[in-house]
Amino acid sequence: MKKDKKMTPMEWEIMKVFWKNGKCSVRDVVEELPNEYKRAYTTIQTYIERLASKGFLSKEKDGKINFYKPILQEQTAIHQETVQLVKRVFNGSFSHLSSYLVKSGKLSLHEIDELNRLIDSYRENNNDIP
Amino acid sequence: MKKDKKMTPMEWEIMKVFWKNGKCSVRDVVEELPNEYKRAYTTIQTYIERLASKGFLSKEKDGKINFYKPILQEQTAIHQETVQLVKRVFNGSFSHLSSYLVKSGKLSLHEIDELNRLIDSYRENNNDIP
DNA sequence: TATAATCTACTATAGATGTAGTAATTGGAG
DNA sequence: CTCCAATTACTACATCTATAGTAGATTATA
Repeated sequence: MKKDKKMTPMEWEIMKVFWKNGKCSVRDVVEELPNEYKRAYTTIQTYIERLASKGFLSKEKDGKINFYKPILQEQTAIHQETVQLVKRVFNGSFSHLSSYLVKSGKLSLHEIDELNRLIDSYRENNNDIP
Repeated sequence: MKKDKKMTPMEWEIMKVFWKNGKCSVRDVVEELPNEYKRAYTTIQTYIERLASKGFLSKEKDGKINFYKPILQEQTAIHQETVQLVKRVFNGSFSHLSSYLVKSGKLSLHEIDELNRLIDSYRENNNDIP
């Protein structure tokens, strides 16, 4: 139904502010953005307007000020991005991605332990998955 | 040093042909592309030229025909894409991504088992990772 | 050798993205 | 009520992306 428009890194950064803080004005976002993403006020305004017209943010006026709220959920966005990566890069296979991760040397022993524990508890509670 | 230019989904699809087949002409690529990615001959030509000018492909003429070869390695590309996703979406943490994967319900029990085995063998051979 | 098919080089154009300036408006300070 | 600082709405523009057409060169063929 809805075509799933892509977000650029800058748009992601802006959405993160909304996911963290909920309803925000342009000014709020300008102030919350980390240093690498500082831009002119009107630049941020443009990004936010575009996000709103993509349907990712809602817009409502309170006095003279526009406030925006996230419509797109963080979890949904994360999921979509991951699915896209997996499709594009790992031939649609999530398990390719996971084994890549393990082999990549990007996880510490500690993290691998955690992953193991996670897998175990996941298996215990979900003997019904595919 | 080199700025790491992003590839679009279509560009990925074309690079895949090169990674699979090595040296190819435009015609070769046109014929190898899966159905969802069929485009006009000259469209593919344009994409390939762009990939070459981004430095991802090399170009050499053989008779009247241009042949291109992959310069960018598949493993490098996969790695870069994954790193970018992790940065953007998982706050730079690979272990966030892995636990997301396990929790996402996208892996079958069988795949989880495989992952577990992978982790085990990985741990045995690498008691020296961070 | 004239012709058809193929290929390259070049051009085109609409839409998205990155970035920001300017003009107009308005709520709040005095 | 007037003026200002902040804010919005609108405009701008260069670059990148998606897509493809056309003109001219070249090769194979009849």
